[in-house]
Amino acid sequence: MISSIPRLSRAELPVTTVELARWLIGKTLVHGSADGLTSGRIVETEAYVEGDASSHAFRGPTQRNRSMFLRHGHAYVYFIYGSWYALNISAEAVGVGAGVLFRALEPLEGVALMQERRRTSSLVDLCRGPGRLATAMAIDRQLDGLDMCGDGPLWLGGPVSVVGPIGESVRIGISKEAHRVLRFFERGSPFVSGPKRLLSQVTDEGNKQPV
DNA sequence: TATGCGATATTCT
DNA sequence: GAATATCGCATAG
Repeated sequence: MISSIPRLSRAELPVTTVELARWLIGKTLVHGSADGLTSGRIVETEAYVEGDASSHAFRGPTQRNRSMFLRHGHAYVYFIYGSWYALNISAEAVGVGAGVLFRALEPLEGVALMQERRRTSSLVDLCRGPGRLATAMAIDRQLDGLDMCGDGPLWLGGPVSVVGPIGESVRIGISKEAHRVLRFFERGSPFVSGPKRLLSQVTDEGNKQPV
């Protein structure tokens, strides 16, 4: 299966972490794996900026986090809570440790395959949360360090529909610098994770259009 | 609907 | 040895 979604080039990505996190909402994530192609529309992200104590990159490069220090547009995949993978994209210049965590997708292509991998028939819970997203898209450490702006199997695609207003909130599941407003999501999307009390703020009316 | 908690293994201290 | 950028189930309201 070949995706009809066009690849985004590195030149199109904003080069600051926060701008990238906001800009990614409404774009797409595509993975062509051995057992099939899956894709989804990005509806929720979090920014992990330079100097942020909650970022894995805070204490400098290590074996695990080194992909965060690559030029913007590279995948950082890590294993967490003994069970899950999570996908980030490096966000700044070489040597700067920063990234954007992909938290939720609206499933587009390869829905049946994602349902099989997640062992659920639900559509809204398929990619709702970073661990679920990685499971549904078959993302693991093999993809760590991959250039998502090259011609590899994991890449960013352009928007497939109009982006709704973008909301913002504090990030989920962290204890350090927990007050910082660095989470972005498409307001009103049923595919966004997290508690409902975090869904109220709007920062950008964006390209709002009648539905 | 909302909150609480155990499972799980890798990473860093 | 402690902490963890989570999930899914259990229980209470």
